[in-house]
Amino acid sequence: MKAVLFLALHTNDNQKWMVKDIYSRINVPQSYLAKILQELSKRDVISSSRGPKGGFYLSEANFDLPLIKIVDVIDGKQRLRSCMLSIKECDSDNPCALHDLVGNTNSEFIKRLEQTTILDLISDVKEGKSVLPL
Amino acid sequence: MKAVLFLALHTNDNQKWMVKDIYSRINVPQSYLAKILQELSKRDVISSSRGPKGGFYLSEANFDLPLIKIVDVIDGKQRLRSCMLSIKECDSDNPCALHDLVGNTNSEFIKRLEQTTILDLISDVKEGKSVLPL
DNA sequence: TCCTAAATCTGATTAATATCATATTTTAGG
DNA sequence: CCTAAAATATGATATTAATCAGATTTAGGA
Repeated sequence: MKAVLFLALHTNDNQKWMVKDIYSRINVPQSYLAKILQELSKRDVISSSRGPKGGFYLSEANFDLPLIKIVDVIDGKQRLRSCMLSIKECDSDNPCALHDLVGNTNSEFIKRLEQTTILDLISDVKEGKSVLPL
Repeated sequence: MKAVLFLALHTNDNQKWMVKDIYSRINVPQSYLAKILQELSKRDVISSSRGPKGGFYLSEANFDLPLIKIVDVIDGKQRLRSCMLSIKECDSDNPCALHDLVGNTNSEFIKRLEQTTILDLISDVKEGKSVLPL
């Protein structure tokens, strides 16, 4: 998430970012960042190009992706969506003891991740409404 | 959480529960359950007595504990309460890019964990409003 | 008082995740 | 077409969390 937001904030038409120039700026270990970015790239959350002048960046399409996409790619779709007591048959018809307590607030959270795009977030940052890492 | 809810539902004045009689009923590995219950007991979330006729159970006081206590003991207080981007200075005055998106829904979640007691949850179960494990 | 059944304590093992290292592929530029 | 710079792929190591095993303490009952 930090890496994507970093790219969102610093990508421009003629600049791509290499792992070695990002990791220290967002306090993430270099090798771990590399693996994460490669995964995100493979799953089309971010973009990349190889070779000299290459690096990671966000395409127009990437900017419009909802944040949930990042979460789903990194953590898997079930992480946010499965029963907190890991009960298989848990749903609104057959709610576990925690279903309602967790459910409302959790689905609200998911909804926000679905409705908010990367672009939305960095717009806030650029308008000074929020701040980013380091 | 599953174990505590199990105890809440099955504790009565003259019955205590041993690890070996619980673990298979809630689908949790025996050794792991033992360690968890011991930790919960040490931190006064649940009660226990040693020796023959001993076991784990909930005292009156335990029943009135808010769910947040379980989470805090097992996961540590920071787990639910620290910045999602792990930014040290992140707060409402200096919000990170995700602060508002996460914050509202997260503090609502925490509030519910603080306001709901173990007793509340199992009352629902006993009234048939929700179901429990297996 | 002794035996046994239980939790407790401690350290070891296993599994999962994070991190590292390095060889391979791709591509811009000479 | 060659070279160097970048991502990519793959496997190894390190760290953390989950699980196991066994020795120790406590308490009930004969």
